[in-house]
Amino acid sequence: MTHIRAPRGTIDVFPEKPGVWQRLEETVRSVCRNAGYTEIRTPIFEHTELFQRGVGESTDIVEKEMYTFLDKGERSITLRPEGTAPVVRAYLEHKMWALPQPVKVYYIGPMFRYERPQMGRLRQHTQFGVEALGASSPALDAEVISVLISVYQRLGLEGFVVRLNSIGCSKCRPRYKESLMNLLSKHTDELCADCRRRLERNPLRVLDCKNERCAGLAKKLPPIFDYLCEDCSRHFEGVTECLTALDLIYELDPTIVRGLDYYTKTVFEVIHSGLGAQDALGGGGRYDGLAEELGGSAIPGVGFAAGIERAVQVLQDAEGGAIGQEAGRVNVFIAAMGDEAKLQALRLARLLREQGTSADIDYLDRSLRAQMKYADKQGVKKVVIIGEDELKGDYAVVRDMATGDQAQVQFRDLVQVLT
RNA sequence: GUAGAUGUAGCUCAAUGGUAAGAGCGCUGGACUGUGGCUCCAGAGGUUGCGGGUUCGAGCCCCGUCAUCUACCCCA
Repeated sequence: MTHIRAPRGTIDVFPEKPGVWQRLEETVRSVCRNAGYTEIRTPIFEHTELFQRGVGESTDIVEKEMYTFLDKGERSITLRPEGTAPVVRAYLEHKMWALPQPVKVYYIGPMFRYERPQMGRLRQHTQFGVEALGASSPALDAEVISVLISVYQRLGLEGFVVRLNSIGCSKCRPRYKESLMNLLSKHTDELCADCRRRLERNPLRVLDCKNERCAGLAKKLPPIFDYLCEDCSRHFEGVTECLTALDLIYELDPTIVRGLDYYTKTVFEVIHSGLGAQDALGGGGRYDGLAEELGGSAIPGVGFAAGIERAVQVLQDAEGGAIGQEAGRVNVFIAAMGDEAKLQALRLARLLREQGTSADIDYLDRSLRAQMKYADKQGVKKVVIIGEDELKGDYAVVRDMATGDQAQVQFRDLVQVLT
């Protein structure tokens, strides 16, 4: 019999790590709550069509990375590869336009993409994100960015960089694309094979190609700022104005274009050099056309998604893994010798737990010495010792593990002394 | 989908094609009959990822496969 292992590209998060995960999740919840975002939980699977229409038929995600299957009712179902389309679907489905606008929500949960695993890339990974729907103010774009930054700042994370760009809207982007195509088609022989393909489908992607010659060529291309329409241009200025007012530092980066079709106007990424080739901690932008694409009316929206595993990695690297330990699993260990004393220990443990003190006992019939050793390794603060003498005298010995001080305590006073 | 590297004990790693695959850490027990940390001793723990092949003989060489890591691609 061969062992069953976790599927490729998945991980177990166990003993050392949950502490970091919990801290991260609590920070996300707290920061979001303070900014007026409430939690939304959407299904982990959706109709495949949601992502085909929302994320875009020609994107890599939809084209080759989705976990799609037919359920027993012959419906095409897909494990969600991202969080924005489901949230917009929920907004439309529950007619949240009838609520006071904007509707601001956050989520934390697993996403699935069938990719080759590598550093910072899994087939199941966890994202936290926010979506703010129903307002097109540039101040909201800035708020979303500031929420993401606040999460990292509250965690004490350093060394991340915010990159910002605008990719225009359905009015002005086509003009830019067209001129890129015109300019680049004169140099097709200098482009890499991938970019030659991109030229037809989405010339914007040539801008963020890592190939040296392509990148060199991309530098000579006019920035999109020259092509933005009046509306997009003003919006972008508004965003930068707000970010400056918030004292947030960012870099303008015309090469960030994002790989999902729904983005309009503002796009941004937060990157960190400690992550390897997949250097984005998180990213997002505005998606004013998405609701319409999903059959709703024109509802503007802006949001981000960020990777929990990547943040955990950076945090652990920075803090040497020390934060991983959940300090002292329990406060009190009850060491007992003899059957009668073990029953007493069992009762006492339950009593302490009910009073809010964590407590544990031995389940391996170990010697007192071994029980002490175990208690020490668990990092408990106090050990209660119960043996025949104690039972006779109706007391227990309480030992302080840090100082080594011991005292006899009457059974009826035990709970009070230990809580 | 492509490329390179790597798979030996729970972990980190040894072992020229040649005996019965070892060490450190960790785990369990003992020295210390009812008291942790230090020290010493002992024990448990392996289908050398899996399947073929070459060879008198394979952990080591060859082929395949699976997995991990890294990179391309793309993204969180």
